[in-house]
Amino acid sequence: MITLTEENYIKAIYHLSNNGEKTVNTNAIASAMQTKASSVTDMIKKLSEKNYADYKKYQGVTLTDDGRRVAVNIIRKHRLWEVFLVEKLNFSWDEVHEVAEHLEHIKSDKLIDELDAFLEFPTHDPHGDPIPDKEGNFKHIEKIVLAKAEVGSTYKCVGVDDTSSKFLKYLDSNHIALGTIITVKHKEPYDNSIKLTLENSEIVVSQSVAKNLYLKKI
Amino acid sequence: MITLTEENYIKAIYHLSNNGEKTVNTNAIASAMQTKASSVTDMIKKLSEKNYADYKKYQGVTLTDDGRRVAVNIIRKHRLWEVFLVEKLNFSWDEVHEVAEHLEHIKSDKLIDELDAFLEFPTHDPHGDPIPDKEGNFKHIEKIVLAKAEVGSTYKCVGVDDTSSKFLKYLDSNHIALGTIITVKHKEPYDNSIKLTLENSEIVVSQSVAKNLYLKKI
DNA sequence: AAACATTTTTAGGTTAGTCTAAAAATATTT
DNA sequence: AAATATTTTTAGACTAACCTAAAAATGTTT
Repeated sequence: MITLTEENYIKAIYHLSNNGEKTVNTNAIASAMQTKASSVTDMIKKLSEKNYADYKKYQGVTLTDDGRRVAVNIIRKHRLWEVFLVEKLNFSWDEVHEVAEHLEHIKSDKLIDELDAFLEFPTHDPHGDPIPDKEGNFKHIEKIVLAKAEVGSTYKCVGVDDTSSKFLKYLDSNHIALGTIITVKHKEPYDNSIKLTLENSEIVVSQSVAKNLYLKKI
Repeated sequence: MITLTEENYIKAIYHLSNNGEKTVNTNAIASAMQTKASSVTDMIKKLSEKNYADYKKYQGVTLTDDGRRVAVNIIRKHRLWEVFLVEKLNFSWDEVHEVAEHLEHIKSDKLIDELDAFLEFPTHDPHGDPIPDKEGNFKHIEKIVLAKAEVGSTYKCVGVDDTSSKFLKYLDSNHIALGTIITVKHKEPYDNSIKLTLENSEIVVSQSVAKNLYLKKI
């Protein structure tokens, strides 16, 4: 049996390791989990014993295949619930995260398979992040960050990096949502701000916005 | 803050006290919660300190208004999730309980209000039990138990007492569901079995079935 | 490479919820 | 009402997840 806390640590390690690629150090986990390094040491020892992680003292931690499987399954559940909340229960994309953090821990294969079907097998969540299928495979789409888009080209908005409520509300107020079509008009070298046109408006966004918005060429 | 375990104890006490009417003794809670009497004593002390329960040593426990409010809210969530599982996710009425036991603890007013609206404000769960509204009011329907129904009268099936998988599957296999119309044909004094006609069949049910099926005269 | 800074681990303690075993209170029988 | 049975509580321990403070290992300067 895996506890709720173990699941949350595994998820944190997965994200911090760039989906299981790099080793993660103790302090990084501590700050992600809002806890102390000593607590993290205790937990990674436990995860290691249970074979969810590989760990050598002072050398950081990586997930095992088992650990990665657990992480991907939680992410699948999290993102499916987010779709449900937005599409069926009128949540906005900045409201879903907290509730999905709890729903993701409900353990029932039937529940999640039926939810997946009910939502018609969505491939991406409300922030544009891919939803792994039952086998853990992600549907990857090639996307570029607005900061690196070409002047003169037209793109579709397909995702965000920063999912904070502040940023998402900023996008809402500027009528940018997933699927919005934008054309890059001008890059200002002075402050790296970018001028772009939307369906029927023209706006200028700062560099920090441009670094957090993902696009796909169309 | 209320913990998951506290919520489960409060719910158990609520049910055992006949919706908050009677005082409940320690052993009854212990067996409902599958734990030991000593653990129950610890917990009811805590619930008492937090003002969810009134407790005098050796005299059993009752819920306070606060405690009852908590219990009714959990029951509301439980039953709404049950409706969701059956109506939207193809669960059968004998499969919903376990998953709903977990979903009922998710804390989000918006979630549950929106779910309620999404389901079009159902008044009863898949077993015929009433769903309290936001203010905690139950929609009561007068129902009688099949064992006490009159020979010759026609009824609609509106609920079950026993919600065990075994009983519900028995009903399924005999084509009895909520809403099914039945007519009582004969009561056999020898073993208290009852002969009844359904839409297009005639069956005999035992006393134990007759004591667990609720009807409404039509 | 020695000195200093940082990171990580260990040691020992806390809390929530559980347990067993024994003691105390209440209930039932004779 | 005394004896016995049952129920409930107390006392003392356990585990998971956390903490602080100190020790140990690793990294970075100079």
